[in-house]
Amino acid sequence: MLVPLPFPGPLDYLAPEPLEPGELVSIPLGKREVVGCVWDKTSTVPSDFAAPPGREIALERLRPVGAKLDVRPLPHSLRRFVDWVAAYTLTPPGLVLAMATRIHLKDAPKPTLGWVRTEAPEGDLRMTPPRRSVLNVASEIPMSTADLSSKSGASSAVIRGLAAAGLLREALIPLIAPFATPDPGYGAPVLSEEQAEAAAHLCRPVRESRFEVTLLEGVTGSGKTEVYLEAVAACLDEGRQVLVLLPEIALSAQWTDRFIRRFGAAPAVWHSDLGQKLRRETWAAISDGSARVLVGARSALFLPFNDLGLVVVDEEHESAFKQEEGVMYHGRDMAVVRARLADAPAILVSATPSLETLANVETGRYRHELLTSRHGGAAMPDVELVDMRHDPPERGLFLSPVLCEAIETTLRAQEQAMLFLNRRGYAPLTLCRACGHRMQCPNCSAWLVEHRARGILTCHHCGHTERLPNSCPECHAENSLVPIGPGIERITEEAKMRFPDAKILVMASDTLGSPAATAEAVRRISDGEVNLIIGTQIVAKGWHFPNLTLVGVVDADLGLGGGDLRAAERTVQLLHQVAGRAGRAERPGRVLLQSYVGEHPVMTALVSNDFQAFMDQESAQRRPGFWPPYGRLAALIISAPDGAKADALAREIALAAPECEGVQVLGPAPAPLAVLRGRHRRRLLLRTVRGIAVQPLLRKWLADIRPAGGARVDVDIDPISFL
DNA sequence: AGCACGCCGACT
DNA sequence: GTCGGCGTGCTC
Repeated sequence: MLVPLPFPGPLDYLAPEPLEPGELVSIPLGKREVVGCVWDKTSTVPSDFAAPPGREIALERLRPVGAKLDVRPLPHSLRRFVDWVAAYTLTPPGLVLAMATRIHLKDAPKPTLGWVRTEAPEGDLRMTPPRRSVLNVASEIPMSTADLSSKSGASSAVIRGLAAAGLLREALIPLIAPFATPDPGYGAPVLSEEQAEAAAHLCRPVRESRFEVTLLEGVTGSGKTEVYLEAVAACLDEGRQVLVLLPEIALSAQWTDRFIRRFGAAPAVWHSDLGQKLRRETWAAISDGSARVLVGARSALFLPFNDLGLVVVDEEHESAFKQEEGVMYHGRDMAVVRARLADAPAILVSATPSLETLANVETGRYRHELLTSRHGGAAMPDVELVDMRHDPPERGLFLSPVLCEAIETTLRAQEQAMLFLNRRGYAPLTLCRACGHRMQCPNCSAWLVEHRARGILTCHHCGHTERLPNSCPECHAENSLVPIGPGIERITEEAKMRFPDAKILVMASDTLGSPAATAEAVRRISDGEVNLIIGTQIVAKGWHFPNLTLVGVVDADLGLGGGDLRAAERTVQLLHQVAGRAGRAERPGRVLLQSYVGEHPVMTALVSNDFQAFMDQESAQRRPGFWPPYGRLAALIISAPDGAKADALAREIALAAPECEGVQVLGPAPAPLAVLRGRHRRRLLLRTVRGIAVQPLLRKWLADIRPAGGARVDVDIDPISFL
């Protein structure tokens, strides 16, 4: 019996009656009741994960299971997936199971009885006005007595009478608002020859229920979505379910619109801030198969699909697919595993695929479909560099004369312009001019970011917030604190000054709280209510803004610092994605990159629109040192309430480090955010050549390590963020 | 994750 | 003398 708690493996219970694997039951644990899932007898949990032999509980001490929950058993493919993720990420399987059962299964409402209209003829029954009224209201959808009587104005006696006459029949009122069935024949698009060919290749493994991974690569605007929706259509046609993963929930509204246009019905949606009721309904509808297509965030991988026939990962290169807390898994990679365990094909979609995926294409593990032309004949935008060394903005400002002029021209032509800066707030650093003191977070090794609109300084890592002081907390000089560097608030201020007539819209994750607010902002842009958009990361997503012809990247160098393995790759992907917002309709797009390092390969790749060369170079840099994807990485994050404890534990772990061919341990070193939320962090990196299983190595390494005094070790397999 | 057990500081 | 802090350990 697996319980959603961090035990090393399943627990044993007495079952008064036989239970099937996957069944969910209420079970006693200590003083409380928890949900348990009947786990397979031949558990796929690796043997070094299960309890050692001889520690089994004596039969007479076993406690009996409680009542079965009124839900379907977790399907076999999900159970195997839970085991797989647990073993891969070195997480106790119960915590992985928790992601599949976290919905409040226990207090699920009981279905109640209602009335439906039967096929029976009215016969010689006296059709009084109240009776007629009830029959008019009743339908094949069950309604409760109270509902029926209030809608018809007749009393419950009338309903009882009609039931006795056989004209109404009792039926369970479904708890689930039924999910509409998408129609694969509705709104089928006309595909170009290139698109049609790619679609045909994507449909084949769907028809054959065969696991196969395909990278669907295509320039922004090449109609990738239309193409993979054909595979979705094929899967619907086969009567199986589809899972589509998006990196961010903000995208789900636009995706849903697109889906409705193609299939005439909405998909089920899954993300972390779904209301509890809808959450439960969606879970049940996936479980019983009535929801056929679900679009969601990575946590949707743990839904109990009973007949999964296709998995799609859109924007597969996005680092947002990586879960960085709790169970640390990469949504894209686990999606491939989920598909394999369900014998379903997977499609990874991107305009700028990750080096990981490209490497898999190169070795032949993944197939490759390439769309080379922009849909409807739109041209790729023209990307130009603004060399900030030769063409700097005025002192204290951040928009160069070239960029300002381009914005002027664009606005005058009644077109839309966008300024992109991947940094929230007013300024990333606040400094005392008198003594040089920097405003720092008390809990993290990070600067406090000024948010001028709210008059505060805040830490983007832990949420610590304080009022912006009038005097320096260090030297008490009055009005000496100055903002250093730009955030989008500051760019907005500058834009308002430069372009007083522009209708400005700011898009940032903290100003757009909900997907609905995001959808509204997108609508205002599409409808031309604004003409200058200023935004962070969020504007880079796959939006379609037909009248947007100019994109200005305020600081193209921003992502390059920090010593992150993937800094350059990520910057190229992000900036290419942003650039792709320009010129998606008939008017050509123009992109200006403000940079101080114009000769950097990232800038060269963006200007020449040659990503193959960039990726080749990136690959050549990583291959010799066995950096991913040509080797494997695991990070050990050691954290403790104080630095000394963290150092001591890090040293202890380093001393026990495995020594063998093809394995290298780097560190310990202070983790890049050496203090985070008041915890002092050190990091060790394990790097191995391909073909070495890092999990057994790590389990053995850490088996005898007993962190004490509030210290802990977190393992991050395939780390992607180096923060 | 809860929840109890347990071993050291400030209260009636 | 006790109340209670949360560090450590157990739950089939």
